[in-house]
Amino acid sequence: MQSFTIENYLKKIYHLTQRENKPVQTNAIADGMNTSAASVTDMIKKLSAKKLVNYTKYQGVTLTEEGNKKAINIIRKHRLWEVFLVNTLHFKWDEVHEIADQLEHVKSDVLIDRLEKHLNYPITDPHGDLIPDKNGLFKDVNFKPLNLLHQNQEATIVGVSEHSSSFLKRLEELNLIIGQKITFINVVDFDNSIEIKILDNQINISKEIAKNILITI
Amino acid sequence: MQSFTIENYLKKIYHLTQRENKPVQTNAIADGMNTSAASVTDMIKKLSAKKLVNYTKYQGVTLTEEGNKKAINIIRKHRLWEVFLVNTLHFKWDEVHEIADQLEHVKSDVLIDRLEKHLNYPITDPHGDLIPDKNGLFKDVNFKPLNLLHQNQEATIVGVSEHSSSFLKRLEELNLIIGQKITFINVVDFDNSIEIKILDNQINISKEIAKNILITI
DNA sequence: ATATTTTTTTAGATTTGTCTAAAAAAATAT
DNA sequence: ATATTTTTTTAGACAAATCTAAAAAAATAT
Ligand SMILES: [Mn+2]
Ligand SMILES: [Mn+2]
Ligand SMILES: [Mn+2]
Ligand SMILES: [Mn+2]
Repeated sequence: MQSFTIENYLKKIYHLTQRENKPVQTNAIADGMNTSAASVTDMIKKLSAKKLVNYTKYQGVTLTEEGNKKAINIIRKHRLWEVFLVNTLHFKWDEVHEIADQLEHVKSDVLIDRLEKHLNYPITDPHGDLIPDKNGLFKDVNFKPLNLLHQNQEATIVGVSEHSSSFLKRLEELNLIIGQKITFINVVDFDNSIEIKILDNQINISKEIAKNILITI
Repeated sequence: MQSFTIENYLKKIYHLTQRENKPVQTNAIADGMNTSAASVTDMIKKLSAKKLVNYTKYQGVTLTEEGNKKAINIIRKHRLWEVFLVNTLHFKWDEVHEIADQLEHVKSDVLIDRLEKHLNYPITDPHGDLIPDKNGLFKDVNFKPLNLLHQNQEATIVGVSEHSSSFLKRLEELNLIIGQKITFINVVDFDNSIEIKILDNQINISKEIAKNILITI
């Protein structure tokens, strides 16, 4: 019963591991899950007993192969549902995350197969995040933050690394949406903001925004 | 947390009330939910405290207006998801119930609105069960069991009152699917089985089957 | 009217996931 | 090297949903 609590822990540990490649600390999980460190310790012990994480007291956790596989599968489901919500039900990209957080826990492999087929085997979700295949494999791509471009380099927006609704809405206002072509002009010394050309206009965006936009050249 | 336990109780009480129009007994719920009578008594008290059921000890329960509304909303969601699974993802009608039992608990009114629109405002689910509208109102229809037809009456299959996979699969084998036109021939005295004409063939079906097929004239 | 059977409720436990407060360990600063 | 701060764990409790066994009430049979 209630197996989606475990699923949410695995997902959180997975994402925290991606960011920094070392054992995830109890407090980091607690923060990310809006719960207490004590609760996390309790849960870690359960996950460890189920062989879903490697755990030694005071040393943080890493996912076992089994735990990793489970986490990736949930992420796969989450992202496919997001594609469904945007492509089939016409939600906007800033409206789908919370609903997908519920849908990702529905258990039925054949459902996900059919959904994937219906969506025509998408490679990325509405935010440009890669959708792992049935075996948990991610396609190899070359996405990097917009702020790492050089003068006069052209690039195409392919994703975002921040998913808050306010950020996504702001991007839409600026036409900084997936598929959009942009040209890097220069960095403004004073505040590190960035000038870019988009749809024949030159605009200025903060470094904060720039580094959360992923592009490919 | 875990509000779908409550939702499942409400749904079960709703369905049991439909069958016999009187307070639902503890044991009936326990049977239907595969749980113990003691657990049901516990839960009934909680539902009663939340004013979702009317309860007096030893007298069974009925849904309050609030409880009824909630139950109907879950049924609405269940049936819309079943339509989605059959129409959009091409599942067969005997494959969708268990998945819909999970999907029905996803919380998002706008999701259901969009789903309903995507499905083109269906009136019935894949089993011919009516889909209540947003206000919980059911369309008024005139469905009755096939076994109540008279000699030579023509009718169209519009639903089923039994949802087991084995029953649905059997119906499909016999071409007894929704939309199919049939003609009632006669009842066989010996075993109360029924002769019908379907697609220019005459076939015999048991009374058990006949009474679980809903038709309209 | 009494006895028997069936149904329902209570009593007391258990499991899951959570909490706060206190103790222990590890990391950091002086 | 010691003291201070931060992080993590333990101890003990709680709410939700479940269980079994026993008691109580209601229904049924004689
Ligand atoms: Mn998301
Ligand atoms: Mn996403
Ligand atoms: Mn169903
Ligand atoms: Mn149905």
